[in-house]
Amino acid sequence: MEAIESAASECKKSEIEVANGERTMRKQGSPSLQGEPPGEALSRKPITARELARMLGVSQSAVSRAFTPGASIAADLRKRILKYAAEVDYQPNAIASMLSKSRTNIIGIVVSDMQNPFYPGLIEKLSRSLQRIGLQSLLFNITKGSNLEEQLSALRRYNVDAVIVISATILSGSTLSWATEGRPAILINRVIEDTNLSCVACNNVEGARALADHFYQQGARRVAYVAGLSHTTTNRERQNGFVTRIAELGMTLSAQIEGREYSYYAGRKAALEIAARKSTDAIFFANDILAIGGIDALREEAGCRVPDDIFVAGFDDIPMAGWPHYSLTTFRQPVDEIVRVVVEMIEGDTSALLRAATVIRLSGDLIERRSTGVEPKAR
Amino acid sequence: MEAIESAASECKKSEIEVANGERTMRKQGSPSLQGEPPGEALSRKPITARELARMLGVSQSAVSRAFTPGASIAADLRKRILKYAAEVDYQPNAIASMLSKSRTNIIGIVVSDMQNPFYPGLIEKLSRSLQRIGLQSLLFNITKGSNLEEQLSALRRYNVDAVIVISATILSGSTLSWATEGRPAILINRVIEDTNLSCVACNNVEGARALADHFYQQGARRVAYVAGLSHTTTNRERQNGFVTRIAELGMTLSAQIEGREYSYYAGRKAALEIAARKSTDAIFFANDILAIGGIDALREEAGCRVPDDIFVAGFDDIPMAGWPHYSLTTFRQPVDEIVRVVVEMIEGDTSALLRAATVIRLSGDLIERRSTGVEPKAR
DNA sequence: CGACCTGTTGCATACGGATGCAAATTGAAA
DNA sequence: TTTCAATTTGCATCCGTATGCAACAGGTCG
Repeated sequence: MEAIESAASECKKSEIEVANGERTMRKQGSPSLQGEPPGEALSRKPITARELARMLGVSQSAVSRAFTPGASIAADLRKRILKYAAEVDYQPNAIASMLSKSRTNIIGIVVSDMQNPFYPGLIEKLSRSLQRIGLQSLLFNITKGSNLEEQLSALRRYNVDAVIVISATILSGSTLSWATEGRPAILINRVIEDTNLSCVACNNVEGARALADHFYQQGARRVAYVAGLSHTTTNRERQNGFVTRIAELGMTLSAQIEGREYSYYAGRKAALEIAARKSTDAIFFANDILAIGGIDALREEAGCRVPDDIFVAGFDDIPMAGWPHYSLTTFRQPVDEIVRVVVEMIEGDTSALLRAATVIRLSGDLIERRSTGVEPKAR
Repeated sequence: MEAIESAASECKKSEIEVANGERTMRKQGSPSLQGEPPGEALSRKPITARELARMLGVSQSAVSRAFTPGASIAADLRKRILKYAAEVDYQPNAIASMLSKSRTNIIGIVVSDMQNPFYPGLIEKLSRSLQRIGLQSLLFNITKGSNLEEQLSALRRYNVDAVIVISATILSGSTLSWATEGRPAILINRVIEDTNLSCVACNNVEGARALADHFYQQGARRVAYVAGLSHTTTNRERQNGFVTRIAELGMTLSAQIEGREYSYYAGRKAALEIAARKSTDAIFFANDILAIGGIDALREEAGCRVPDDIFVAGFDDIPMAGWPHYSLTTFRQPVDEIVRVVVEMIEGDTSALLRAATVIRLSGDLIERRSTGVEPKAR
């Protein structure tokens, strides 16, 4: 439990007040450091395995083995070492361990867009799952436009054990291959042909078809598609799946808006274009953020009622899609499943990932909500 | 430019189809690897400085120096080494470098909540700024509840150069001190007394007061406060600043809702409680997500018009606050400035951070929008 | 009682670069 | 031409842990 700080307490530290670029600085002296529990020297440098070993009169190897599960060491010796290690607060230096084992326990996570709420959620779950099995996440936030190879060069030098790419956009296959050279790599929600990269993705075609079916069942006949980033695989699959299915059902594709980005404002803009033509019963947006922008624009600018005048559906099922105000029908990506599969792939024989690039498709769920005229069961 | 994949292409890879837990697997053989440009052996292990040196007939030290800015080495030798290194695709092994320099160039970023859109934005900017100066971000996504020390033990073993804590909640000062032991640590938007931790925060009191003033100017006299997590410093400061200022202005505090979380639904709930009493002109929510939930609930459940019947303001200025549908008056946190200051602190003499825990307060800006009856200039 | 096997332990070295120090080279000053 | 300083370069060693190998201990079996 965290201590509740007194609400009335004034800030006692001297502060650096900054206002509009001007700043006045004052610093406070360092608070006294309390000594280590076992009266050890309060040097800032952590203790090493050798020192620990010498103190105990054993070899450094023994210490190493004590911390290595399955190593050849007597149970009582191990216990003695671990106990003493805990007392003097010794922990094996991960860096040194990486060097000798040539395994870092670090997974590189390449991201390019944290604005779409779908990604932070995914990253959060992913990094937590990885942590749970002792892997850390090194974040590579790449910026569109500037030199990608330069941005990813660190990815190579840091010897990450594997790379997970969450960026739906950017990054050509060749750049990625270069960056991950010799390392297992997994793309999430992105499929690249002709590389030795594995992919885990939602079955976008299935989802798009399910939404087309749903529109049909709800009575829509003239439907529109609003693209995200046109050339991304996710967009293409959703688009193809949707367009194909509505053709099968004999529905009319009343409009199809090309997209330059997955964003709220792009959704608004597309929705207004479609509404202006007054020939559409239902719009399928390539993802939820677009759809949410679309709903707002339809209701507030186009004067349409959703769902009374027009249906709207998205894709992903981000938290906002469930908000009562939007209550957006969407196709839920199986985030937990995606995370599970990715972690399994990494946990398993990683070298196998290199030998055979695997593509895994996961099924999602159609989530019916008010934006297509369905009264949802719960929030 | 990225190649545009043909929209009609079928997925040619064999796939692992997964539906509802059942899966069928087939793998494809690995694509042929093209050899390295300079005809080097296509072994997966990267070349080392020693090998490179031997090939060039120089010492390993020379190679190391060629890659070390400011090292004592002749310009032409350096050029020759770098040129050849580029040819054989040599890059210094970061792990080995860490071990000998005892500097990792890795910054630990501790987060606990990526749901609030404010944080992903901050993390994104932060990690990009760090990358720009050659620092990588190791993400520690801590989970409420479970053993924090265990979750943060990696933070110690990985010898990160510094720690940035973005979690507004969780984490007692003592746990943090333990985790960052001997390392510079910077808290963002959180002030902890009596530790050697530095803090960079928005001037919450100033912001809350500004919003109180704004309410007053707009004609509100009976105002309410909706707390986020009650015991967090951000909440306390905003609450105190606001309550104090409205007292100074002679306004009435018509309601004050305690909070258990910073979330959309908490905002809805609080708004409904306040609306039920029908005695409030304006509500200040501890952050934007709460406020946005509040607006939705007021409009859709309580039947109030915002801003006609009641004003609403938030804090942070997340992207959604600017959306036309919400057009939320809020106090913008100086994110860029925060990032700049944090990076400067880390870039500068980091050991100074340890000696003197510094607190920096940055000013934000009042953003007036329609939720308090102001017509904003632009989107 | 000796050969043998299993289970422990320590020794020595590897992992890949960084760096203090001394040797070597160059240039300049005397 | 000689001497001294400045600049380069290489050698050796260190960073802290992991691990192959040999040595050794204790116990079993014949």
